[in-house]
Amino acid sequence: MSSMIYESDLSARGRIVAAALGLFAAGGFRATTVRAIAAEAGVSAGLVVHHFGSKEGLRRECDERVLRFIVEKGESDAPAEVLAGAANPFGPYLARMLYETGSSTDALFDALLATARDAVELGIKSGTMRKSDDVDAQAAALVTLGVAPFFLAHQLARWAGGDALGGISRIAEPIADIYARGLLLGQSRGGAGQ
Amino acid sequence: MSSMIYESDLSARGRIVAAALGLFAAGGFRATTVRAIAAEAGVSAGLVVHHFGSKEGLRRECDERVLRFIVEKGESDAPAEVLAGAANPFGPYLARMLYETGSSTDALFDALLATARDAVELGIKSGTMRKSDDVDAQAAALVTLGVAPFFLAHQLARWAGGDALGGISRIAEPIADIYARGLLLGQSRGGAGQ
DNA sequence: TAGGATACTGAACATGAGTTCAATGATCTA
DNA sequence: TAGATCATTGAACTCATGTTCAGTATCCTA
Repeated sequence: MSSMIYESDLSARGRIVAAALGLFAAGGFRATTVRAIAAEAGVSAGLVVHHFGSKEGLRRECDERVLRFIVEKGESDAPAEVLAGAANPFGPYLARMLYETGSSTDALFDALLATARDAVELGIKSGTMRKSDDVDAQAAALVTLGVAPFFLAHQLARWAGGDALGGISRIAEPIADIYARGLLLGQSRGGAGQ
Repeated sequence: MSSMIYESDLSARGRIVAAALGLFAAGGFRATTVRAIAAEAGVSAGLVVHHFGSKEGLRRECDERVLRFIVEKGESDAPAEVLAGAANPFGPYLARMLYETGSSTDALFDALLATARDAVELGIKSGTMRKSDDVDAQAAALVTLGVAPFFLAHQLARWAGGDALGGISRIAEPIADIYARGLLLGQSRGGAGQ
């Protein structure tokens, strides 16, 4: 639908990847048919499998493309920037793909985790982030909460009156507030579990 | 797989619902086949459609069952208890079903939202929760963050060394900490967006 | 007990979707 | 330019899966 992420036009192979990236993000891997991808890219279904071996192969290519984006960005930018930059264009894709398990997606999650861990360590060291007993767990929590809105994109869109981006941006403020100041008041430290 | 949620044994109809509840929670709606449900319940595939009309009908039944659980519990217990009680046995199911859009699932999300809103209002009134400009958005954020760990159950399980519950419980602590005290330090109020 | 409704099965049917394949067109190379 | 490699298509194949259906057993009711 309309403009696709990455590459402006390019070869048929490039168009297929772009179409897959968009359709996977919109509807998930399983729900997206090879024929739909082919149609979106303006090619035949046979060509898709010719280039990528199988639908799963195409998924691997897409995953690697997103992974490379994160890794390369991680070599130059600050971890927090990387996470924000990955969530921005690839948020829906990441949510869909991390949900529907697939071997190639594991690397994606690990990359996000590593980046988040860097961000947490840097944040603690520089004093902008609260110190934690379990840095790994904190990083995992960060990733989990970070992609959460994209999981519920459909429901949030309905809640916000049909606008997909509107729902996510509307809950962004209270979420940011929770990050900044917490949600619960009172001195009780225990009992908040579960 | 072993003991199922709700109803101990019961009729074939009850076993089908129990099996569906479990398999939908484990693998999602689309990925779960009618034959798998039938096998789990020890009946034929034909019986499933005989009782529920279609796979979609069975889903509706499951959704309504979970919805009823939440609503009924909401009439007696405190909202916060309801949310915790719903997340406990039905967390994986809710995550899967809210993700894969279906008309009957909309009611589920709305019920969660309403309950969360009650919880927020009560929390603010009783002084245990920070006041918010947009109570609805805060409720939506609460639901979103609440089910988030279940979306990533698979990845978190891998991260925690294969144990599904282990992963979720391990990030529960940093998440609870974020709720209690926030994550970010410093006086800057802006710039945390995105 | 007779009869109908309901529960239930196993096989068959229809369809959607991933994949294969032979054939054609395009492009590059010696 | 001739041959070869690659890109591309459209139809056909295969398989999984939701659904239908005719038939059988079980149970309730009058």
